Amino acid sequence: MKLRSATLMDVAREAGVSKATVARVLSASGYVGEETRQRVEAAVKSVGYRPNVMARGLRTQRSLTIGHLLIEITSNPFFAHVARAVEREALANGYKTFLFNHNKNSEQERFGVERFIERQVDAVIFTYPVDAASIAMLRAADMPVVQIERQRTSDTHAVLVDNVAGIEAAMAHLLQLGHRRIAFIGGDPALFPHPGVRARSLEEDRLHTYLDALRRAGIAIDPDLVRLGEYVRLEDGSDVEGYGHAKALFALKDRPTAIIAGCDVLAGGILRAAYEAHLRVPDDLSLVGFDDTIAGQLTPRLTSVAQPMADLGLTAFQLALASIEDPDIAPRTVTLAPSLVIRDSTGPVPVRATR
Amino acid sequence: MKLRSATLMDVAREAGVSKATVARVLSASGYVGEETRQRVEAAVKSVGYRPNVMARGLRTQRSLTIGHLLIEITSNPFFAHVARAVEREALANGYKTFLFNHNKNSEQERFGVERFIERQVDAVIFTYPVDAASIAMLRAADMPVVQIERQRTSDTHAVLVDNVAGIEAAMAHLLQLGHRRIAFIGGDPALFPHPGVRARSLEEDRLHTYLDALRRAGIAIDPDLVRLGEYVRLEDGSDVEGYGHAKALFALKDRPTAIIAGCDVLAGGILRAAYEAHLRVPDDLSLVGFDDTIAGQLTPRLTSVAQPMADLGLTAFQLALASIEDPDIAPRTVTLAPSLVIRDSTGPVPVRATR
DNA sequence: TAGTGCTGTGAGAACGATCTCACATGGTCC
DNA sequence: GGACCATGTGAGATCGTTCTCACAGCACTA
Repeated sequence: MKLRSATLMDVAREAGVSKATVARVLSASGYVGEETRQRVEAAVKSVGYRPNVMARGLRTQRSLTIGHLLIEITSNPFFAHVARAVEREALANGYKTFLFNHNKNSEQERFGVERFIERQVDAVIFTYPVDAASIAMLRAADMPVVQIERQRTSDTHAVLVDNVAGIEAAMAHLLQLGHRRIAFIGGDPALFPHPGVRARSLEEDRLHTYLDALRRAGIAIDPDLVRLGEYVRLEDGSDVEGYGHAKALFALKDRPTAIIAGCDVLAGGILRAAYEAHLRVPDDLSLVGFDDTIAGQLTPRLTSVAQPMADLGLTAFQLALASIEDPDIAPRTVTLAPSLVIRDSTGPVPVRATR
Repeated sequence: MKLRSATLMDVAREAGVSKATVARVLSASGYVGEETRQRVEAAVKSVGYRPNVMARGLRTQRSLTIGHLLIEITSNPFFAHVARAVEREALANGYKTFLFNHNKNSEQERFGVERFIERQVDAVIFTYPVDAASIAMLRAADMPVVQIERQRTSDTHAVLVDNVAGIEAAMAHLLQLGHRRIAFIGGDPALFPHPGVRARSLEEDRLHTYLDALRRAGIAIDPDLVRLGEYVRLEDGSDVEGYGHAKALFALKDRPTAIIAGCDVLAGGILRAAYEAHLRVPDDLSLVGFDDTIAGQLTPRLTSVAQPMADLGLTAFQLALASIEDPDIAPRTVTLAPSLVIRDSTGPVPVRATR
């Protein structure tokens, strides 16, 4: 026997007016006499009225909820931070977010999209999408879609990070410290779906920026120093991938003096490999992370390319909201700048470095 | 001009039957002729019908949503894992979860509870509550409440972890390795609200188990080795707290040979302090973490008391569901067992150890 | 005086489901 | 042959909002 909480009708009865008048007071629209307004406001307080969002949603066709589909919130603090930023901005605008983890699996993604449609979310944010079909499905239901860190398709918004600038800053930092044997551990573009788009992916941006920087510095490219992988690992964690790649790098007869890692979690695995190989960081090896999530918690604290996670989430929600309010708005791409945070894991190239 | 997606009525028209018949087919209840059933099923497919959860919820007074109120999902992977476990079990039962972060702030908690009530969630799970008033508010609205890791009040469920067993296992492990100067860094019971309950808190359980173990081993208790703090730090991260406590411990003239840390993140800070103090782990210092979240990602990989995070979430949801289905069910307390995972951060007491 | 506009209010129709009731059939039992 | 039950279907109320429309009073204008 669930107690029914107070409804609009209860307020109306209490105040001796009609539902319509109460609605007008609550939405602050239309004409309401001053004395009536006060009576209604008193009644709202006295019966403890709280609007029923489901009923409102049924009528207005707005759930005041947005869906956020991401890879897996437990796999990398990056996702948790972005999700939190979206949520924060959503709350500030009267919205709630529904999270869904797709684990890079297109069936799970599809399943999530269906849950979102059922629950009539007003827009969907992806960090990141797997399959163009799920975006198409949402667009067919006329839902605004915002992609974080993925190039947009013709009718979705996108919030990007300037990965070129990020890697350039990292490379400039290392080159300036005298490093020439710089390894790059990143994501394999082939393993990352960029649904429905032929533009350069973030993985390609990062890789090419690394290669260009070497070229400009007159350093020959050594394919042994370029390691590409999954990098958002679900079964065993990205650190395992970093560990494996680092082991291989340290086994080279001319091992790198510096490494740029695709994310901080991955860098954590590199630190473990360095420890086991008795390489001191930064004395024997410099290490730059990416994301700036756990960089400050590792030992030594990591120099890392900081992603503007808070802005990423905020902007994504703002774009979603703009499209909710005006569905015909033109698709937009917003690019945000990363910044290099220098800590204790990078230092001058060791003098005794080979070559 | 938002496209209306197909409704029950559309299906009924398409199949040439009434809404009631379609409803019967979909809910598989009541009598429906075989031929009619097939016509309806075909119509459902052909119009692409998807039930509208808001409309259903309005009628049934069930939102098929539960609220999960936690401290802050970005502050410790523990929260993300528990939230994920709740979500997984919820999904398996046709539910979705709404997350809310209260940041240990009772106003924010209250705000979250109000959002939950507005959206008519069917139950609320706390990891952890701050204020007894918000629980009372939910109970007044007849919502089932489940508390994770907090003693239950008279009309809520609780899922606990046997912290006594956890600390006992850690202590037994260290004592067996020959350690006698064992420090304890944990949460200060005074800083942790256990709303409306006078029973021993998890912080007290851990502390007293540590003290008892020492006593039983005939080791005098040294207050210098007991450090209590906030331990879920929001501004600067729990690792900072671990770092500070560890610095102080290392400055003692008779420093500990082993430390038990209240959580893995905190242990990360201890590792940094050890590194700076040129103490090798585990050669000079043994370290045991708690939670087993990032333990495997740190260097060296941490011995840690693993919390059954998946079970915690699963059980919490099951209790919530039981109360949703039968509101008059008796409140239950379920206690789950932790387990000690031994890795590379614990070793024999150093022979040159003082005293 | 009739028309026009502003202010203030209420009746009642949506929104899309669920669910109670009523009402057909046709067969079985006494 | 009437009572009873199992089967199959539809009409329409209901959940708690929002929102359109109608209308009443009053002041002002032409």
